[in-house]
Amino acid sequence: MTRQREKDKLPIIIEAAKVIFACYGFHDSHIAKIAKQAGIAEGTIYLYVRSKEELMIRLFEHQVGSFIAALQEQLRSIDDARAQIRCIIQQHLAKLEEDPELARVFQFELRQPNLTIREGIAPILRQYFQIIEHTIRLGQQQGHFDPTLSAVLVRKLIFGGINEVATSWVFSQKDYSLRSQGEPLLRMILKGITT
Amino acid sequence: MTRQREKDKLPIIIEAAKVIFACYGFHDSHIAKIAKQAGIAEGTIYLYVRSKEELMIRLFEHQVGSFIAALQEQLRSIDDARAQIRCIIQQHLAKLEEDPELARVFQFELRQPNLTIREGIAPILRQYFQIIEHTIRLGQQQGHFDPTLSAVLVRKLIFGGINEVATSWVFSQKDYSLRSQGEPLLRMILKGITT
Amino acid sequence: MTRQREKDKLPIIIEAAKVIFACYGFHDSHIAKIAKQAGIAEGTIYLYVRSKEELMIRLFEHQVGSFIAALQEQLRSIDDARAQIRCIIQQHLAKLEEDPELARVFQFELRQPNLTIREGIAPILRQYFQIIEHTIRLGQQQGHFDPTLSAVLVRKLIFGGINEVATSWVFSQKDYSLRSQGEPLLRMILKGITT
Amino acid sequence: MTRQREKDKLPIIIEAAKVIFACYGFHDSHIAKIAKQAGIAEGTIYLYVRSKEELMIRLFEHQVGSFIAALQEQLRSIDDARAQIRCIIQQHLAKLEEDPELARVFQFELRQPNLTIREGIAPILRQYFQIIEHTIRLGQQQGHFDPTLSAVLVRKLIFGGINEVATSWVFSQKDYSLRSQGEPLLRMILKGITT
DNA sequence: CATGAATGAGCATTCATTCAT
DNA sequence: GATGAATGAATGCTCATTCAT
Repeated sequence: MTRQREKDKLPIIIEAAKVIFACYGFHDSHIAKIAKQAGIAEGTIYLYVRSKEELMIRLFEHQVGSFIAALQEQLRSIDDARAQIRCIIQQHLAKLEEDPELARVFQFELRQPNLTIREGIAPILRQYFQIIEHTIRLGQQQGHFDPTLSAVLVRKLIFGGINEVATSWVFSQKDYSLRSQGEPLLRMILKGITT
Repeated sequence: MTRQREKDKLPIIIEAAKVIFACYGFHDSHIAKIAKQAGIAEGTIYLYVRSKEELMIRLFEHQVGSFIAALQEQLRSIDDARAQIRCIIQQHLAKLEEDPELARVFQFELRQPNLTIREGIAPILRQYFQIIEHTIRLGQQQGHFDPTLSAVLVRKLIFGGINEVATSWVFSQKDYSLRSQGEPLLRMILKGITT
Repeated sequence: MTRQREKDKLPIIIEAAKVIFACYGFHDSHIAKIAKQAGIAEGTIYLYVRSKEELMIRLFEHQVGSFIAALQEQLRSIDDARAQIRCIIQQHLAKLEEDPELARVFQFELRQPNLTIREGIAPILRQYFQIIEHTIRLGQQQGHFDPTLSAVLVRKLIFGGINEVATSWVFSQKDYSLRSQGEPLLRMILKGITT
Repeated sequence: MTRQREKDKLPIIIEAAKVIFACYGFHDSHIAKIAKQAGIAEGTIYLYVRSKEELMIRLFEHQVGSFIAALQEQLRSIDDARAQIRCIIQQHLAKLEEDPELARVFQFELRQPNLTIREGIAPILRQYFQIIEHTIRLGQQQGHFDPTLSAVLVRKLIFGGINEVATSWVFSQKDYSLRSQGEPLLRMILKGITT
């Protein structure tokens, strides 16, 4: 019984939550279903998480957190801001296409009326936004992007565009590649913000 | 308590639903609250609407429907597709800024996990999408927009961009004008899709 | 506008109630359905009847009342108590077979847990019971029936028997004649109570 | 408030349901009342039973089921069909007199307009009917009962008679013994069906 | 007399969370 | 730590009845 074992059910729970949230949405995802999916008792979930809301937040933290870490790792080896933008769009779409359940949860619950969830998710999302905005400012410094543009607004266009493309795909028959939308999307955006 | 005989309380109910949905989100908007807001009895709502879900759908139909009608009217007098895009973005943002409660509902519930609502809303949204796509194709015919671009993808960028800008504003302190974001957003988009 | 017209919707209402009660049972027979069946407004029913319960009672009074009146008329011309018993059983079964909707209501609601209905129905039923018991006592005086038998108990056997036969028929496919059960039933009963 | 861990509260729930159903009838027996009577929470009932209807059916199964089992045990040691009929009538009346609450429920709900309940109860009732009919056919084989009589019809007379006697008692002041009605009832019936 | 829109108390059922084991 | 039976507050919807017209 190593100490690490104590907490090793959390990933299982989060994974189960992802599957169930993706399938039913937050409100129709009952703790009983998630517990069953995880192969554990309902009460056990509450040893790792304070509430259903926190479970959703933890899921975001876990998934988006690791995505951001990997993304930053990749961006570090890219100098050109234009290439960085390409990387961001590609990785974002690839991640969702790879994990359609995550995609469903992300597109469904990104804009939660539920304040607790919204506020729990916000910091993670903000982190991602800052990465994008940072890249944009870098591009402006490099002289690639129009320096008069607001980095925040550009980020909104980029994130909004990716998001809409992803949402359409999630609700579609998925008979086309999500990734393949990245390049034409990128072209429009780059052209739109180039000096 | 006063028994009114107006015979059409639907607009009152929809207006009340908008206020309550905006404030609490769909799931925490109880029929009792909506009825109270409308100044009528709970049962009365069910004389006009089959269910809470239908109420949400009716709200969309009503609000987005009239927006679309007015928008189409305006577009008819505009020849240049670029000016049409400007009009769409401006009207969209203006509408939401004018009616912040509608804005909240729209940004909250646009992507519903609830299948009934999602499917009820879909046709109205699709109508709006087609207007945008139609304008894009017009611009391509007019030689203003890159004819190799997919009109659907361009629409996703435009709608996604508007949407993200609006969402940020809804969740913000609203200490800035939403409308004012239209012009710089438009500039990027037009530049991005120009031949 | 003759004075009699004032009350002429009651039979229509009662007839409609019979149809609906037969189809759905008392609790699932909504006033709205009955009103629709009667071709009148819901509120109109309350001009003739104080409550849904009273409607049920009125239905019993009306139907069983006229049945009893006709029965008594016939019994008056029959001297032999055995023939009277035959007449009662035959008429009872014939009435239900003639009017299957009445049969359903009668067999469903005869034993109501609802106190108001039960007490409203009781006097009518008691009247019928007394006719049967009177016939039995007559038969005992005529020397046909065992004088040591309790007339009340014999009535219970007769009414219970008829009732069970009728109930089975109501719940069956009705691919056999209810009336035809009268004669063999009668034979058993008469044999059972003969001196 | 005390959290019990008996793991099988079904008998407690059924017993409580019997009391409440007897007192108020099915429709006016609210789950809250039954839960209170059982000393448990409302939700707990639904851990054992799917719906209020099922609760009624389970009550029948439980009570009539055990009655039938005991009855069959007794009948096995009786050879003469006439004595078997006596046994059936006596046991039936004794059971209801012993447990007046069961008697009320039985007499109230035996003929349910509610289809779900009616169909749920039917198989159990049918089982009882077959026992009676089987005894009648035995008596016909033994030469005691008129072989030209339909066993089904005889059963209807017997069950109908018992039922009416029981119903009267249930609705009466109960100032007389129900059991005591068995012997005179039996005498009439036996006489009525004897060869 | 007739109407039918409006009322609002009423209720079965659900489900996140707890806690004795 | 793990369990899952028990809890009970919470809520959408129904429908008998009323009453302004």
